[in-house]
Amino acid sequence: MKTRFTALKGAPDVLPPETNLWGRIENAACEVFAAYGYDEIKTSIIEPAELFLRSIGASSDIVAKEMYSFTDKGGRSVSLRPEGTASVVRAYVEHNLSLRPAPQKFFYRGPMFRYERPQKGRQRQFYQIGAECFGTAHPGMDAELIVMLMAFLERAGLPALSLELNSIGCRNCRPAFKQRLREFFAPHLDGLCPDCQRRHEQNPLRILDCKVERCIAIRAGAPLISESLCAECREHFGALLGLLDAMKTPYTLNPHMVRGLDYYTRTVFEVTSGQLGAQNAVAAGGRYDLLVSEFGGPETPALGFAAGMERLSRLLSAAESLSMPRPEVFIASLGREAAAAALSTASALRARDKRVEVGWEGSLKSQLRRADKMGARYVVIIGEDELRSGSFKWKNLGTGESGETGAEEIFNLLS
RNA sequence: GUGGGCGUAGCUCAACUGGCAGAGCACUGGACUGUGGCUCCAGUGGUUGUGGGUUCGAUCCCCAUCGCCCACCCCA
Repeated sequence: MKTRFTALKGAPDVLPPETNLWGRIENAACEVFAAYGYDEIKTSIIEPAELFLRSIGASSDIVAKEMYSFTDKGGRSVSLRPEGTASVVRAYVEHNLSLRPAPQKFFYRGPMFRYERPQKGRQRQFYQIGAECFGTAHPGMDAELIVMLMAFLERAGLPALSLELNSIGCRNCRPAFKQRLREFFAPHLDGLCPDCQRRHEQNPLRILDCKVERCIAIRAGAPLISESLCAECREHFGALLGLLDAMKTPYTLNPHMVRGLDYYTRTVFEVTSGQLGAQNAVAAGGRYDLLVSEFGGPETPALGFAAGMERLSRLLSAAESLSMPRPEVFIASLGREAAAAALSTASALRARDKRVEVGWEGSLKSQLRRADKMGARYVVIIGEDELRSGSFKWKNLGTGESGETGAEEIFNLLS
């Protein structure tokens, strides 16, 4: 009995030509990141479950209900990574990278896993490309990271996305703000949605983020974090805004943005597009000054972001229609004798990075038809006549122009 | 996890009130012995997502299940 397998729910294959688009996006990222001094770090996609629990936060939705966790054969509780930052921080601490000159800057790319119900722009296995920077608390680094992100998006072909910013304070000022929020919402508890009633205890900041209408109405008069920041946080955020202004990087302040991961401090930001449906975030990140020490490293301020490959790809493929790369030359070979000549001719062209296809079988007509369907620029015909004379017939499929060429001069076609 | 929509050929979709599963595109070949596109012809392709039920008979009605899509939630 034949069994037909299909990919797991929420783990779709990515096929050409879309994979070529992904390659372009990644190349844009690598180029831009390199100019900013970021080098690639590759970490395992499987980690101790505890790592994510301690960084993202046990009460976060990601950890509470979306992790792919299991016990391995050694009895260890492990998880597929739901995001990239925790692993990079782990590696930074594990390899004592704080002993290298600061700042240390890394980027990463690869699959992440969250057990969610798939929808437009949201999969269970999804790919992120992200960057992390360790070792400076200066707002200049916040600005640099954001400017780098925008430069990457622009080089990838995605200008004009909107950038939203906020500061959510630090361990000095946030607890007091949380308390003020609790006090503000306490009299309105009954009016809040069930989720927000739960958030009121666990993380009242998230009420600010809620999209339920009556919660939005209730929070209208809620205290703003921007008015509760300590002097240091206020100064940090102000300096960042000044730098972005100086760079003419447009942004919108969003005092209600809080982010879903517990480890953020001070700066948080999000890049969104209106064309993505409900899942509109293209990239997001922020500062996490406490996480390195939380993981047993020295107190090390740090920050980073991650961008979603599927969402970037979706935006780009909406803007341009994708097509398969076209061969420059299609070599039609006729008969057994021609195969060797076809292969060596193709190899010579390929050695010069020309994309070449060999039509190994079928009538000349069917090979020409295939060449045409692939969009080949030239067809070169190698059959008995050509083998005898040592001169290959060629044809330009766009113009219809044709001629003959010796095997050695074939490169002249492609100038 | 919750709600709604949808599952028929590789793709887009037909099939009357329950009565022989079809078309276009794509693919392969031919018309045209070794010259593509256009045209014409032919061929390949299906356990109608799966399993049950009702019925003389189910793509159609019922139940279950799986999958996809969209939204909630959450987030990249």
